[in-house]
Amino acid sequence: MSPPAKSKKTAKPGDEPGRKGSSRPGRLFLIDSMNYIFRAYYALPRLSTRAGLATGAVYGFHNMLRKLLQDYRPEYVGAVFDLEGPTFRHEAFADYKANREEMPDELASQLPYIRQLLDAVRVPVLAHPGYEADDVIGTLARQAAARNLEVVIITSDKDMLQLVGGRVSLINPMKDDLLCDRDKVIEIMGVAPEQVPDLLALQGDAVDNIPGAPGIGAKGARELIQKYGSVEACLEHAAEVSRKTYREALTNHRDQILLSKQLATIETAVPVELSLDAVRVSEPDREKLQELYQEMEFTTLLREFLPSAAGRKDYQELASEDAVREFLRGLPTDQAIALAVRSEELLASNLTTAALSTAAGEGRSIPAALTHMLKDWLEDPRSLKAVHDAKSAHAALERQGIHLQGVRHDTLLYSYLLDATESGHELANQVERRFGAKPSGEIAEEADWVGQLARVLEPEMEASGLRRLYDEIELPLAPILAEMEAWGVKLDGAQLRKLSVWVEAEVERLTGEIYKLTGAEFNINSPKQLGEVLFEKMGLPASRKSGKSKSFSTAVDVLEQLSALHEAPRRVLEYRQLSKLKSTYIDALPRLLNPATGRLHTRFNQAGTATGRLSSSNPNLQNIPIRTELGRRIRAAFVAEKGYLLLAADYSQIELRLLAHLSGDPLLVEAFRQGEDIHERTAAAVFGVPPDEQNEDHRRRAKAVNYGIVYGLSPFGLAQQLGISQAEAAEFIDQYFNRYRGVRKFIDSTLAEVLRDGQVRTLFGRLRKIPDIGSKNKSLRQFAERTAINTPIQGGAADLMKIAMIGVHRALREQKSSARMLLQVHDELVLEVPEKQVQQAAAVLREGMEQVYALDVPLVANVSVGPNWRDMEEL
DNA sequence: AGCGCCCCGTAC
DNA sequence: GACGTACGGGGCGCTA
Repeated sequence: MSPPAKSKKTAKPGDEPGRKGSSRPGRLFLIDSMNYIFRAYYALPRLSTRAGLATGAVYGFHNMLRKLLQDYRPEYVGAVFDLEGPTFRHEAFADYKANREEMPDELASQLPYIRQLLDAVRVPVLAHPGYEADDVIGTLARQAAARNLEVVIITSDKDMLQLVGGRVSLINPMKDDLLCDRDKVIEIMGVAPEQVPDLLALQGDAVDNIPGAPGIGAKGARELIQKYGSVEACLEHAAEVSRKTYREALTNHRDQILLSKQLATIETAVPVELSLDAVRVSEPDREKLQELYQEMEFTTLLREFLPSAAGRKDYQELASEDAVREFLRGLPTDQAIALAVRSEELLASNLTTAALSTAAGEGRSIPAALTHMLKDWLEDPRSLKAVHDAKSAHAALERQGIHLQGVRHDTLLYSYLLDATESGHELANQVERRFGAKPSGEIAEEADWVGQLARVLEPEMEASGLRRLYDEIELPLAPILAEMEAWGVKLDGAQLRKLSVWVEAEVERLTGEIYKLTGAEFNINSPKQLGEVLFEKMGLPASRKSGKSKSFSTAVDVLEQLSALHEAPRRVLEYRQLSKLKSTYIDALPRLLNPATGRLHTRFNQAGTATGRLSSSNPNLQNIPIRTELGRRIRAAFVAEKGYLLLAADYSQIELRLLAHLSGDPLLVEAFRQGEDIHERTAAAVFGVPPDEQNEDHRRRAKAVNYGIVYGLSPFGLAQQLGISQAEAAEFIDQYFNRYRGVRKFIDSTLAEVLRDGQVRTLFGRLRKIPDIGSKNKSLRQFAERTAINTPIQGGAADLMKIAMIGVHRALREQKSSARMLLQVHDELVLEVPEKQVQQAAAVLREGMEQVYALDVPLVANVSVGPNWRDMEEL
């Protein structure tokens, strides 16, 4: 089902390091040393010896170097430095780097020790007078690439992205630690590597004091370079640039921009010669290393030199096929084995490392090249496993063509089910909380912790009555979510890019109008500035202040009120709508496209919400617009693959149906059983108007009341929502409870239960702690009451949907359907189906959702089909 | 520069 | 303060 596993033929860490010359040229890592040292110095907490000697930067540099060497096992490494004194850039521009602060003494004093460290680990220092580290790196990278070496530059400096491409890639050790190739540069910067100097020439760089073009920031620079390709082309076409500030910046600062480009361009013809012998990785000088550790008082590191302390922890790598085979033979079959899986992109191939633990304090890691030996065991449903995050484990192994089975414990889901309101279910957090330890990041240790956590959490989960929820809903859902993420959804990026141009023009137009109407030029995106202009400068009436009375509210409802008094607020609302949709969707979504597949891969978080819903991020595909025309145009960019159609089904009023079921309210139940329009029914009940005499407004208000109940409404809230007085709202609510007596009883009994237990449960036993229910703080208590009412309903609906997903997925597989599930949006499922299988899949979907569980009222799913997510026709 | 917070707006 | 659940963008102040 998932994309084909990539070839594993690429060189992997640990491949016979001593080989000479011929077959594979190997990899050269070039470290931008001062860049890293500065970052480490600021990012790490102050560390010092007892005598007060600062050591933080040395420690940081040491760990980075060690991790790099361990993770990637490069054949060649060099640490590149700047030398004292002016460079050719200073000759071109006297102010070059004039902004740069003096190096703090605490950092300067550490440099000799970093040299000492490099000497001890036998990594050579590379530098050349009159040139900066960037230039030396650029030059050596070019030379190495010409000799067929893979080059990896270690830096967080954006300038260096210009060197990426071909055999040259880059790692930012402070950030994701992931390899950055040409595509990634385009993703991050919005321009190709070779255009990076052009980008910086416009945008400038405060750190290096590259002046850039005044008035053009990161965003403007990106747009201009994307449009014209280079600085020179921008200058040539300066006159036709629409935005005034940009146009003027380009025409008035021509020389400065050209100089900036010169400064931002890395020199790749420094007179240095790469010597492979000099940079070849070799074993560290342990004596010198120990000496340094002692001087720096790195006690944990020093311990590695001592004979292993009492053997409390036993982590080892199974480095040979024989070792793995023997270990697998000896695996116990009467217990779940803890498993940690890690997957990373390395030089365009995918490496999956695994580790197993059978007992506390023990762990065996299996290098990526041998992971395939675990296939049979991993795919055996009788071999039970404990993992942390089954979804990720499935995803990682699927990439290697391994279909994980037999997962018994998932410590992420255990933790989530035990307390959904708590954040930080990640392994490290749990280990910290439960065992007061800090995982080092070693994979064998991770497997160990997973095992230990599973042993602690499983009984707790059992005791809390969560077993069935876990077994029948959460655990089976995990691999389905992994699959949905892997498939992704196709997005027509070109369509959005076109839309962007149009919206951009509209935003520009509105900006001008607002400036004119308000008589001020300001940042409309800043609520603070907007508030000042509307309420202080123009003197419009401010209705309320938001937050802690720090600034005026400029929220929709406020601006709507003001629209009656002045034209400007209306324009601001239009501006808001457009720029919101532009920045959040139109411009953001195409950036997240996988260039290889043209598809968007969201991440479904299964352990994120307080109620049991899923959430979606990177991008969030659960809040794609639908209400406005422009919003629907965005939706139309979500398309089906050629030969396929999108098939969607959404539950009709699932939360209100669940409310009917839970409360047993006869009126509500009967209404749903008769298939009546529930909002009409409520309008009749609350306003006393029979259905055939109701207008749209009756229905709208009734709908607000119906949903308000689900949210634990108050007179204030309803009044706010409907723009009526609190007295009227209170009257509606009274009427509602007067007619729907069962609902009142349900709310009362739920609150009583919460008060007694300090928690609520959904229909399927999902639990949410409500600690504030007994609070003396009124607003805290009221909030607790509202969540107590809402959670069984919202959470119950989430449970139903999850069960339906599992059922639909199973049924599709049993019918050998090629339909695939793409998205879940709380009460909606979206599938992608071959045209010819639509009818069959539609039946499965409808059946699966409607018959998911027998409530006292029917569940109804509306099924529709179409070429994109906007143009869907009901089936 | 990076982070966290706020305000605001999108979805269900 | 004032109806539930999410995620994310831009602004902005803080901090290292």
